Amino acid sequence: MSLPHALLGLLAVEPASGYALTKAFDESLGRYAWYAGHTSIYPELGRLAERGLVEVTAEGPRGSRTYAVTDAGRDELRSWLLTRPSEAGKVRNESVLRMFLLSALDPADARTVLTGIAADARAGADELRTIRADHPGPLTGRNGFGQLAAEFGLRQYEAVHEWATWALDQLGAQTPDDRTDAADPAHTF
Amino acid sequence: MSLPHALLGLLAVEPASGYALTKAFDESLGRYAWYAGHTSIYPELGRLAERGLVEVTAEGPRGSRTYAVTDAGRDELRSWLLTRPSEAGKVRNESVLRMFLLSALDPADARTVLTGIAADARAGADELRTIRADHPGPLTGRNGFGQLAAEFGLRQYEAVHEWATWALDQLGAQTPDDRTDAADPAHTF
DNA sequence: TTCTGACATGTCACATTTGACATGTCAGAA
DNA sequence: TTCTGACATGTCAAATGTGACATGTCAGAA
Repeated sequence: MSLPHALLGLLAVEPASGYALTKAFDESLGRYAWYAGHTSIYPELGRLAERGLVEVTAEGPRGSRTYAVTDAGRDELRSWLLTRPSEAGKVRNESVLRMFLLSALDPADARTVLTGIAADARAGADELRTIRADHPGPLTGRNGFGQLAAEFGLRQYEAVHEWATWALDQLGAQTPDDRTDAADPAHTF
Repeated sequence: MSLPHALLGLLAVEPASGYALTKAFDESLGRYAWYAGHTSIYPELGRLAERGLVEVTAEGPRGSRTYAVTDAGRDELRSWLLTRPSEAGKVRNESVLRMFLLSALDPADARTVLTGIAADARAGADELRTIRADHPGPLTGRNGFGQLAAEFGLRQYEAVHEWATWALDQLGAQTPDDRTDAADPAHTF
């Protein structure tokens, strides 16, 4: 279970409320790495506080509580990150599952789905390129997650696009949607 | 919950026993898309059989039962795959989580971990290139998952390697060994 | 002033997953 | 023959996660 370490990691960068953490999961972290809803986050913060890994450092308006990681929490996070796990962690990713299950469809259906995947990947990559251009910043600290996520996500989308293109090629198909804007430099992979 | 569809997808390609499905999850599917252990798979096969989406078509030695997808199951799978979900599915990937949490470490530690990630990614890519060279095959049918997984995984590893290289570059040219300024890790940000 | 939407935290029943435990078969090697 | 390891399936308690429901604050717009 990685949720406590995800929370520790976010709080190690900057103290935050449960609400702010929930937004971080929705935006950067949860999109590529580890999703969690507020109904898991709030109870887990309580458990981390009981274990002395985080503490409430401030209370604000609307009952908000700001949590910060303690020294013990920082030690726990650091040792978790520096210990390389022997086995690869379990993966759950519905999008990727859908991609793999294509081999169970007949080629016509597979082509339809692959075309959609390629288009989505291109759109996702374009979006992240825009975000990257608008938000430069340092790799560590409060911008770190966003930067790492954007750069990782961009390469991820590009890889998916290349993969989908390869798969379509294997199926002996053209990708009509995908070729219409091929001349636009902003859309060139 | 995607497990039933994952099973349907595997069985749509080729009838298999619970044991064989478990191995498929351990090998191709579970490495990149969706992990499940035998303790989820066997009960889920029972539920799918109750719903008439799969059926037992043969019984073999050691009590093994071969399941095959029914017409109803094939319909269910096809409509699931052809319906594009409005929201991106929830992602759980401990490896990626570890990458993102790097921004909570001081640069020296981050560099150590990133170097390991880059090395792992390179090794993974090399391994898959070897596998690909040794096992050519068609995209659909019983080899489909393996082919899709290998090609996807290869691009994934390459993307991770590029990303880790980019991140190391962002952290500066300094190597961990070169580092002489002993800043307190807890107060780096 | 009233309303809307973001802020902010929580509980609880239900579903799902995990890890430990359990059982037994069969082929091939020592 | 005995032993080992892969084959093959299962249960069950405990841990976790999900979605629905619940409550209330505060700022700014209409």
